[in-house]
Amino acid sequence: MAPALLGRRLLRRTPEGLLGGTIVETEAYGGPEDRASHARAGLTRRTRPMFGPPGHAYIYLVYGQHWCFNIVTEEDGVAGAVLVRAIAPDVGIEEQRRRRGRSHDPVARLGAGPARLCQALAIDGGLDGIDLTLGPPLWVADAAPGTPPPAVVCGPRVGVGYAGEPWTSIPHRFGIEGHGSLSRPFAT
DNA sequence: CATAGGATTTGCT
DNA sequence: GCAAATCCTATGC
Repeated sequence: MAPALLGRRLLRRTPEGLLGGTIVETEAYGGPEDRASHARAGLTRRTRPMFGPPGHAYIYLVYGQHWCFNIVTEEDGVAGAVLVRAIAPDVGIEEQRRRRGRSHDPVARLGAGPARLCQALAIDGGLDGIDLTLGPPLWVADAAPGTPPPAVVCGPRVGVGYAGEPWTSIPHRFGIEGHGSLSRPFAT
Protein backbone atom coordinates (compact mmCIF):
# COMPACT_ATOMS: atom_id res chain seq x y z
CA MET A 1 0.00 0.00 0.00
CA ALA A 2 2.82 2.46 0.75
CA PRO A 3 4.16 2.64 -2.84
CA ALA A 4 0.63 2.27 -4.24
CA LEU A 5 -0.44 5.50 -2.54
CA LEU A 6 2.19 7.55 -4.37
CA GLY A 7 0.57 9.77 -6.98
CA ARG A 8 -2.85 9.63 -5.32
CA ARG A 9 -4.26 12.78 -3.81
CA LEU A 10 -5.04 13.65 -0.19
CA LEU A 11 -7.99 16.01 0.17
CA ARG A 12 -9.31 17.99 3.14
CA ARG A 13 -12.48 20.06 3.45
CA THR A 14 -12.26 23.03 5.83
CA PRO A 15 -14.46 26.07 6.46
CA GLU A 16 -11.86 28.05 4.50
CA GLY A 17 -12.21 25.83 1.45
CA LEU A 18 -10.85 22.66 -0.14
CA LEU A 19 -7.21 21.81 0.54
CA GLY A 20 -5.23 19.03 -1.09
CA GLY A 21 -2.09 17.69 -2.68
CA THR A 22 -0.47 14.73 -4.37
CA ILE A 23 1.13 12.12 -2.10
CA VAL A 24 4.83 11.93 -3.01
CA GLU A 25 6.40 10.09 -0.04
CA THR A 26 5.23 7.32 2.33
CA GLU A 27 6.54 4.84 4.88
CA ALA A 28 5.17 1.40 5.83
CA TYR A 29 4.80 0.36 9.47
CA GLY A 30 3.83 -3.12 10.61
CA GLY A 31 2.48 -4.81 13.72
CA PRO A 32 4.07 -5.82 17.05
CA GLU A 33 6.91 -7.63 15.25
CA ASP A 34 8.06 -4.32 13.67
CA ARG A 35 10.23 -2.73 16.37
CA ALA A 36 10.04 0.64 14.61
CA SER A 37 6.23 0.67 14.67
CA HIS A 38 4.10 2.19 17.39
CA ALA A 39 2.29 -1.15 17.33
CA ARG A 40 5.38 -2.72 18.94
CA ALA A 41 3.74 -2.03 22.31
CA GLY A 42 0.61 -3.86 21.27
CA LEU A 43 -2.91 -2.48 21.36
CA THR A 44 -3.07 0.62 23.56
CA ARG A 45 -5.35 3.63 23.62
CA ARG A 46 -2.94 5.51 21.39
CA THR A 47 -2.41 2.77 18.83
CA ARG A 48 -5.98 1.53 18.70
CA PRO A 49 -6.65 2.86 15.18
CA MET A 50 -3.63 0.91 13.91
CA PHE A 51 -5.37 -2.29 14.98
CA GLY A 52 -8.73 -1.23 13.56
CA PRO A 53 -10.24 -1.53 10.10
CA PRO A 54 -8.34 -0.39 7.01
CA GLY A 55 -9.02 2.94 5.39
CA HIS A 56 -9.18 4.76 8.71
CA ALA A 57 -6.82 7.48 9.98
CA TYR A 58 -4.17 7.02 12.67
CA ILE A 59 -2.98 10.44 13.83
CA TYR A 60 -0.53 11.00 16.68
CA LEU A 61 1.46 13.78 18.33
CA VAL A 62 5.24 13.46 18.19
CA TYR A 63 7.84 15.38 20.22
CA GLY A 64 5.02 17.10 22.06
CA GLN A 65 4.25 19.45 19.19
CA HIS A 66 3.87 17.87 15.75
CA TRP A 67 0.99 15.84 14.27
CA CYS A 68 1.67 12.91 11.94
CA PHE A 69 -0.93 11.30 9.65
CA ASN A 70 -1.21 7.58 8.78
CA ILE A 71 -3.59 5.48 6.72
CA VAL A 72 -4.47 2.14 8.33
CA THR A 73 -3.89 -0.71 5.85
CA GLU A 74 -4.56 -4.11 7.41
CA GLU A 75 -7.76 -5.96 8.17
CA ASP A 76 -9.55 -5.29 11.45
CA GLY A 77 -7.54 -6.81 14.30
CA VAL A 78 -4.17 -6.70 12.50
CA ALA A 79 -1.87 -3.69 13.03
CA GLY A 80 -0.38 -1.87 10.06
CA ALA A 81 -0.36 1.64 8.64
CA VAL A 82 1.27 3.91 6.08
CA LEU A 83 2.77 7.20 7.29
CA VAL A 84 2.29 9.96 4.72
CA ARG A 85 5.61 11.85 4.79
CA ALA A 86 5.12 14.42 2.05
CA ILE A 87 2.62 15.91 -0.37
CA ALA A 88 2.88 18.35 -3.26
CA PRO A 89 0.11 20.93 -2.60
CA ASP A 90 -2.19 21.58 -5.56
CA VAL A 91 -5.53 22.81 -4.18
CA GLY A 92 -6.03 25.68 -1.75
CA ILE A 93 -2.38 26.64 -1.91
CA GLU A 94 -2.83 30.10 -0.44
CA GLU A 95 -4.73 28.74 2.55
CA GLN A 96 -2.11 26.04 3.06
CA ARG A 97 0.62 28.66 2.99
CA ARG A 98 -1.32 30.75 5.48
CA ARG A 99 -1.72 27.74 7.79
CA ARG A 100 2.00 27.03 7.59
CA GLY A 101 2.68 30.65 8.48
CA ARG A 102 5.76 30.85 6.27
CA SER A 103 4.81 33.23 3.49
CA HIS A 104 8.12 32.97 1.64
CA ASP A 105 8.40 29.18 1.47
CA PRO A 106 8.10 27.78 -2.06
CA VAL A 107 4.87 25.84 -2.66
CA ALA A 108 6.79 22.60 -3.16
CA ARG A 109 8.06 22.73 0.44
CA LEU A 110 4.74 23.43 2.19
CA GLY A 111 3.99 19.73 2.59
CA ALA A 112 7.55 18.37 2.53
CA GLY A 113 7.49 16.52 5.87
CA PRO A 114 4.97 14.50 7.90
CA ALA A 115 4.25 17.33 10.34
CA ARG A 116 4.36 20.05 7.69
CA LEU A 117 1.63 18.40 5.61
CA CYS A 118 -0.57 18.05 8.67
CA GLN A 119 -0.20 21.74 9.44
CA ALA A 120 -0.82 22.72 5.80
CA LEU A 121 -3.96 20.55 5.55
CA ALA A 122 -5.33 21.33 9.03
CA ILE A 123 -4.96 17.71 10.18
CA ASP A 124 -4.74 17.13 13.93
CA GLY A 125 -5.75 14.70 16.67
CA GLY A 126 -9.38 15.61 16.27
CA LEU A 127 -9.43 13.49 13.10
CA ASP A 128 -7.77 10.45 14.70
CA GLY A 129 -9.59 7.23 13.84
CA ILE A 130 -11.98 8.64 11.26
CA ASP A 131 -13.04 6.65 8.19
CA LEU A 132 -11.17 8.02 5.16
CA THR A 133 -13.42 6.22 2.65
CA LEU A 134 -16.44 8.44 3.26
CA GLY A 135 -15.21 11.63 1.61
CA PRO A 136 -15.14 14.87 3.64
CA PRO A 137 -13.70 16.01 5.90
CA LEU A 138 -10.61 14.00 4.90
CA TRP A 139 -10.16 11.46 2.10
CA VAL A 140 -7.91 9.99 -0.58
CA ALA A 141 -8.65 10.31 -4.31
CA ASP A 142 -7.19 8.38 -7.22
CA ALA A 143 -4.76 10.04 -9.57
CA ALA A 144 -6.37 11.63 -12.62
CA PRO A 145 -7.21 9.09 -15.35
CA GLY A 146 -4.38 8.69 -17.82
CA THR A 147 -1.76 9.81 -15.32
CA PRO A 148 1.33 7.65 -15.84
CA PRO A 149 2.44 5.66 -12.77
CA PRO A 150 5.24 7.49 -10.95
CA ALA A 151 8.84 6.28 -10.85
CA VAL A 152 9.27 4.95 -7.31
CA VAL A 153 12.43 4.90 -5.22
CA CYS A 154 12.81 3.30 -1.79
CA GLY A 155 15.13 3.45 1.20
CA PRO A 156 15.34 3.07 4.99
CA ARG A 157 12.66 4.71 7.13
CA VAL A 158 13.51 8.05 8.74
CA GLY A 159 14.14 8.50 12.47
CA VAL A 160 13.87 4.86 13.56
CA GLY A 161 17.45 4.22 14.66
CA TYR A 162 16.17 3.02 18.03
CA ALA A 163 14.48 -0.02 16.48
CA GLY A 164 17.58 -2.12 15.80
CA GLU A 165 18.12 -4.38 12.81
CA PRO A 166 16.56 -5.33 10.53
CA TRP A 167 13.91 -2.72 11.28
CA THR A 168 16.22 0.28 11.07
CA SER A 169 17.49 -0.56 7.58
CA ILE A 170 14.58 -2.34 5.91
CA PRO A 171 13.63 -0.23 2.85
CA HIS A 172 10.07 0.64 3.78
CA ARG A 173 10.30 4.31 2.79
CA PHE A 174 8.97 5.10 -0.69
CA GLY A 175 9.02 8.25 -2.81
CA ILE A 176 8.45 9.60 -6.30
CA GLU A 177 11.90 9.71 -7.86
CA GLY A 178 13.44 13.18 -7.91
CA HIS A 179 10.28 14.97 -6.77
CA GLY A 180 10.81 18.46 -5.39
CA SER A 181 8.45 17.89 -2.45
CA LEU A 182 10.28 14.96 -0.84
CA SER A 183 10.93 15.56 2.85
CA ARG A 184 14.61 14.84 2.31
CA PRO A 185 16.69 13.15 -0.41
CA PHE A 186 16.89 9.38 -0.86
CA ALA A 187 20.37 7.91 -0.77
CA THR A 188 21.31 6.74 -4.25
C1' DC B 1 3.47 7.67 40.82
C1' DA B 2 8.06 9.10 38.49
C1' DT B 3 10.77 9.29 34.46
C1' DA B 4 12.74 8.55 29.90
C1' DG B 5 12.27 9.42 25.18
C1' DG B 6 10.09 10.10 20.64
C1' DA B 7 7.80 7.94 12.80
C1' DT B 8 9.94 16.46 13.74
C1' DT B 9 10.79 21.15 12.75
C1' DT B 10 13.06 25.31 13.34
C1' DG B 11 16.54 28.60 14.31
C1' DC B 12 21.05 29.64 15.47
C1' DT B 13 26.19 28.60 15.00
C1' DG C 1 25.71 20.85 12.11
C1' DC C 2 23.39 20.97 16.73
C1' DA C 3 20.05 21.62 20.23
C1' DA C 4 15.66 23.34 21.96
C1' DA C 5 10.70 23.15 22.06
C1' DT C 6 7.04 20.47 24.67
C1' DC C 7 3.45 16.76 25.80
C1' DC C 8 1.98 12.38 26.16
C1' DT C 9 2.83 7.51 26.00
C1' DA C 10 4.90 3.58 27.74
C1' DT C 11 7.42 1.47 31.31
C1' DG C 12 9.30 0.45 35.72
C1' DC C 13 9.01 0.50 40.90
